[in-house]
Amino acid sequence: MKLERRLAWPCRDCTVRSSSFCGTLIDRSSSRPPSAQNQISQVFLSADRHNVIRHSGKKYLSGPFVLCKGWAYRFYRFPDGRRQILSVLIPGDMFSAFTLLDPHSDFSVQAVTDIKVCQLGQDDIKRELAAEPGICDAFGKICSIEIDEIISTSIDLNERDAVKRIVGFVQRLVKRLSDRGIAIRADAYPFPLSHTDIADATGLTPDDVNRAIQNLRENSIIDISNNKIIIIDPAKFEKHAMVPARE
Amino acid sequence: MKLERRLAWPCRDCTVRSSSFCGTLIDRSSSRPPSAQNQISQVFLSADRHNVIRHSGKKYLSGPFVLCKGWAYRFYRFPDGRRQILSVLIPGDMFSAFTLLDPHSDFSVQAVTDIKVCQLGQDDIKRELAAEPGICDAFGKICSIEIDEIISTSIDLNERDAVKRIVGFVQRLVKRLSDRGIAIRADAYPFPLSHTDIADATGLTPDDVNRAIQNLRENSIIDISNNKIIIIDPAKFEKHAMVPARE
DNA sequence: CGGTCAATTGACGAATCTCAATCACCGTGG
DNA sequence: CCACGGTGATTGAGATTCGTCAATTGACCG
Repeated sequence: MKLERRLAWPCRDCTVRSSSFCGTLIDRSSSRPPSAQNQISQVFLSADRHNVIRHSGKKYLSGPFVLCKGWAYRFYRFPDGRRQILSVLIPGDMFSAFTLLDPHSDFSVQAVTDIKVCQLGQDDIKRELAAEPGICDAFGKICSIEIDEIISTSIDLNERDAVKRIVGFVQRLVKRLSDRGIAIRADAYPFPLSHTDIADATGLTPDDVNRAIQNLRENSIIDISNNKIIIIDPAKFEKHAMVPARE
Repeated sequence: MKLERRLAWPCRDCTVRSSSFCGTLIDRSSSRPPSAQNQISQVFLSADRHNVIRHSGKKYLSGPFVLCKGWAYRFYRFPDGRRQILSVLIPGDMFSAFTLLDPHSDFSVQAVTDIKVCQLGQDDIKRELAAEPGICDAFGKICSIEIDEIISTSIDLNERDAVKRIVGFVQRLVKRLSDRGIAIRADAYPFPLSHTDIADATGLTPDDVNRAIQNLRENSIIDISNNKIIIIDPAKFEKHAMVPARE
């Protein structure tokens, strides 16, 4: 992994600055008079697609990171070789917010595309959290999104039907892309994940992911191919969701 | 649900006081000179077994709670009537720690046995978190345990084998019981969950839970019956775990 | 002594996994 | 420029596991 120790590099031109936690962090703390006291230390790194940039159990890259550019995912690997993808990371995502609550949190991270990441100073963030209530609220929000993602994944895995698992997974991902302004058109988004990736996230086999995606394509709901997803029928797509009912 | 608004009631004799977050909270804040400034407001409530004491989507019982006595679980209900149990609550558990980070977090809670719960003042806890670093660390720890539980559940649901799902679920539960000193003997713990409860937590049918439990009993690994669990062969029990490997 | 609920069991069908083979694409090296 | 090798997508057939359904049993309660 290449290391580029530049202090104020790409944030100026960051496309997700306004919609990510790290944007809030940087903009808030720079709204006060700059001093040594409110700098957030940043180290920028880049990695090629398919590289594992963080291995669970190894501490050489600790602390909170932000994905600046490209796609990646957090995952666990099992003794038998299978993986469980915990969350797909898109530009602006922190991995993981919980690192701040629990320094021992443990997972691997692999690049899907070529990526650029930024390591943030853990103590600097904690200082800002204590000093700025607005940042504290923003932190609570990204924690809540992360928990929601895990719980929803849990619920999807419980849901037996392969097609619905994939629809749920894709829906949450598309919503996050949309919230962060990452889109090709109103109904089309980048989608660099392979069938194997989707399989590891949904607990299916790549074979079945393929069959389910074809099913969705034949039924004119969504089309995932050529590194992008097209929402053919938004109404049908929404309806396929498995939402918990109010008790 | 009956309401018993007594201020310093059962905490004096609480059996899990030393091993729970709320014990830490109460003991820490009372180590300072008592004043109106560092009281934690408490409201005690009791409910009968099988009662739903909190409905997702309804706000009449908001804020963080602690389960003082008995068993319960947090869950979602689906439109088709099935439930997903998010976590089993045992005495000393807070539901949920994340309520503090995300006031909109939303779930239902149902009593398994007759229970007693305690509603804590949200603002009081936040005040203590800011004032006492020790409490802040303890809070990070229970958050981390809660996240771990959700992630492990997710991983178990990905695991296709019914027996292993149940072993994973039971293992984590037994570890939490053990950590909190809730045991009948060294190898036996209370276990008031029905097969249906286990099914809703593991994503199986009650039928299959039954078959899996019998399998485990016939293989002399664990025996779940009569509201208790006996670890027949701790070594075999441990080995059945599905632990993520180090990458 | 009915009535309800949970546990149990068996038979059957449906969904998914496994395995194997083929195809399509892409970057590499000759 | 093209053959080659690797990866991912695709497809088919068969095995396995789990869910569904129906019926029985046993425990507990009023």
